[in-house]
Amino acid sequence: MCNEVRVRFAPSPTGPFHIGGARSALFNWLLARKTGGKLILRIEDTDLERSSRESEENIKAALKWLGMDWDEGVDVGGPYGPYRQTERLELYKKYTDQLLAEGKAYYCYCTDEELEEERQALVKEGKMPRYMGKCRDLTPEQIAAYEAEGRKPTVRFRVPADQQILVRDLVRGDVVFDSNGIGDFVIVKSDGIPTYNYAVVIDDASMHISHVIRAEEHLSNTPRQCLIYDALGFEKPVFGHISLILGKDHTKMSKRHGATSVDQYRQLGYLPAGIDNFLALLGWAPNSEQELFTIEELIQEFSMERVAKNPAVFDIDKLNWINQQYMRQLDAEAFFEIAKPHMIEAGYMTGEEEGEKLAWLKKVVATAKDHVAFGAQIPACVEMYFNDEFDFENEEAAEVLKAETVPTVIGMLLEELPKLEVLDGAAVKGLFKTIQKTTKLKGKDVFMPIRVALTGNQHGPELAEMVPLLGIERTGNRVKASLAKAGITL
RNA sequence: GGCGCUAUGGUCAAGCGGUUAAGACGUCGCCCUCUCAAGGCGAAAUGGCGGGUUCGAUUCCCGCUAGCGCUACCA
Repeated sequence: MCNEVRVRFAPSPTGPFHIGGARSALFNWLLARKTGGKLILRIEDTDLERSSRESEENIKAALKWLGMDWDEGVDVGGPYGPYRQTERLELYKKYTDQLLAEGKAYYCYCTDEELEEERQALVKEGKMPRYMGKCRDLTPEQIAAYEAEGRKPTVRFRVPADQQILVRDLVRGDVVFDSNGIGDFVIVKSDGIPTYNYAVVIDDASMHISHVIRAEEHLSNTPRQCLIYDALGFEKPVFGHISLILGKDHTKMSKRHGATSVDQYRQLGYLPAGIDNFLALLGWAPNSEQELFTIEELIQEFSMERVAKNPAVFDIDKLNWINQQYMRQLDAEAFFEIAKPHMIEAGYMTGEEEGEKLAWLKKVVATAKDHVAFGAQIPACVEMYFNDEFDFENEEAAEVLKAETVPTVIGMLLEELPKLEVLDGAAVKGLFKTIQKTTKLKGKDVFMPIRVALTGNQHGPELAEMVPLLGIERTGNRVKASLAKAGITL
């Protein structure tokens, strides 16, 4: 083949699309785009029990959402299809027959029970539990007997003894394995479906994959695959095993660590650009101090040479920070679209609004823009615009209203507010300044009582931003209600 | 148990024999400010442990330890 870079992403459609899978996909995609090569999307669905079309669709949707596309593979086709393993059974069979004929593989009639027994016995002796080759040299008579019993055989690969297997790995360097540590492994299950370690070789070879970039968990399986490459006379690709993504407790990411699937992050209102940026920085570092990268910049900067060997802990705080940077870059319209599903879920809008009401919602949502890391945080951030009935957050807040000067301040506010010609931030700010000047009070003594009376809280967005959005009437009502609750009379 | 990979601050990490050991997230402090957030400034690591090689090691080698992975008719 030529020197074209051909990489692949080959997920198993067996559940939610994991964030670690997304990172593998991203590295492959970046490498393909960087080099002008091709990315192939292949579906490894040989686990009939757990694979589902729904899961495959979910993976493809997630990849697209993250901004990744593929040049060959399911849906788009290509010269080396089909791209779903269950649709390539004939191809595998052809090679299996060849291996069988050459004596490089053999039928194994052992049952699960027999295998388990053998394993237990070995463990008891303190030996390595592995298949000892019981069916390696069955006579035709024995085979006939098993067949007569109705036993369905698996096909095992005959692992040669005393062989040093070299795996050339882009990120780990050369790794050597001893074939004596590998038992004859199953390449075709009793139902005729090939196993992962077998199908992956035939597929990668027949699809002319030049670089196999995948998660580190596959490194120990690679010598098995190399054996098959050799047995079939295939040329081996270059491997690149990228480290695993760990949870906060340094164990493999699982549900216990919070959201682990791409879809969950999408639903929480994270941005694809944020996820991509974060994932790229997990196990890869640029040759600069830059932290924020557009997808184009990632393509520009990416290189396998700068991929780290050590496993990386998934740090949600960093993801949040990165995503927040992208949230802030959004224009008002895009931000509102992100907010919408969460606002609807919170019951703050229906999605049917139009005209003035919609315009008001947009303004309200816009106030959250610089303050949230992801979409799901938006409702809590604008909660005070929707809840006129509130309690003081604590005793301290209630205490603020007991100050001597409060009636004067609030009184002035209630009197002057309706007189404003235009109700906007500048006007409200001006009014506050006037109150401050006439009462000769410190800013805090003016703002804090108003804030507490208006929201019940001592914290929150800028008052000058809130009042215009609340309007004169609601501002008045809320303030009066709070004073009454605190037992203050004007 | 065997084999393999990995090991720089809480986290992501730069560094590829001689550096004041970058930068970012997070944390803490200060400034700004009605508050929170944002923003600005600043603080905190002697490099898992023990040997070796070298004039000199975080950087190279070995051992130990730890974490993870593989050892499936799961991928």
